This record gives sequence, C-alpha cells and structure tokens, in this order.
Amino acid sequence: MTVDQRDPTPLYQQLATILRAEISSGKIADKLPSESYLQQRHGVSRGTVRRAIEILAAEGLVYTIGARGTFVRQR
Amino acid sequence: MTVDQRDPTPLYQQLATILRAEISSGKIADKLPSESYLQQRHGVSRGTVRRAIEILAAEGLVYTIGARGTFVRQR
DNA sequence: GAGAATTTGTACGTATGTATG
DNA sequence: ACATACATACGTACAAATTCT
Repeated sequence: MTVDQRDPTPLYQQLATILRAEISSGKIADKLPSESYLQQRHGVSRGTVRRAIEILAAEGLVYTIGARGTFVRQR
Repeated sequence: MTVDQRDPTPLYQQLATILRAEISSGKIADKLPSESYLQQRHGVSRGTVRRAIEILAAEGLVYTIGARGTFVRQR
C-alpha cells in the first residue's frame, strides 16, 4: 500500500493512514523505518513523511527519540 | 519583542511564545497579522511563522479559516 | 577511542493550488 | 482580472545526536 498522487486527500494524511494501519496490523511492531526509507518507499518528500509521523505522534501512537528513530508506543 | 537568532530555542517556538503573550495581553485581539507580515516583522521564514501558528492552533488559542486568516478564539 | 554513516531536528526557499476580497 | 492569504508539496542545507565500522 502506498500513496496515491491523484487522490485529492493530502499526501501526508494518506501516509498517516497507511502507517496507522500497518501499526495496528502489527506489520510495524516496534520501530518505524527511517524517514529517508519511507520517503523513497512512498515516493514523497521527507517533509511529507514527517508530517505523517507528527499526526501519529499527536495521536499517541508513536514517539520519536532524537537521532534514534520513531517507535511504536507499546500497550 | 521579537525572535532571538542566537537563542538555541527553535525559532517557531520562540515565535509561538511571543504570539501567545501578545494574545493573552490583548495586544492581538481578534485577527492575527498575515503570515507574510509576521515573517518580515520577526525576520523568519514563512514556514517558521506557520509552525508557530500551528502550535497555537493545537492549543486551541487560535483557528485559521481557509484563505481568510488566523483568528483568536474568543472566550 | 576515532571517524564515517545514519537519523532526526530546524530552517530556508520555491512552486502550485484554492479560496477570498 | 488581480491581489491577498492559506494549504500542500517539493527541494536544499546544515546541526546535533546516535550508531556503526
């Protein structure tokens, strides 16, 4: 699953939705891929990746640590 | 009051703090100046202005309408 | 421990789209 | 038609912290 450039929905929202699904399905279990990986994987800019992650962080789904990465909040 | 480029605090945070103060003091009463005005006024980029406003919006202090502007939430 | 590579954080600039006045 | 203003998305550059070799 990846982003659809023709969909009028903002790309960062689409990406947030995708990542949210991959987290709840357990496909992403503890650590998110790096921003640069996600950027290439989905064909969007790093800024868009960061916006998507910001949304998930605001939802309390993930948290990111300095230069280490973004992690799934365990429950 | 404006932003201090030598302060290690992120410029958008500094700006958010400044705007928050100007709102609570009543200096900014109903409508925020335009992004381009704030950009010039504080010597930062438009992106930085927008980040600052995002913070205040997340706090529920202001809200922005489409292409009209950003407004102080009345209470 | 030293140095390189990786990863996130901040900041800037530009372009395009859409809505309002 | 035009100017203004916000929204999204791209790109670049550098800093700082961490991780790898």
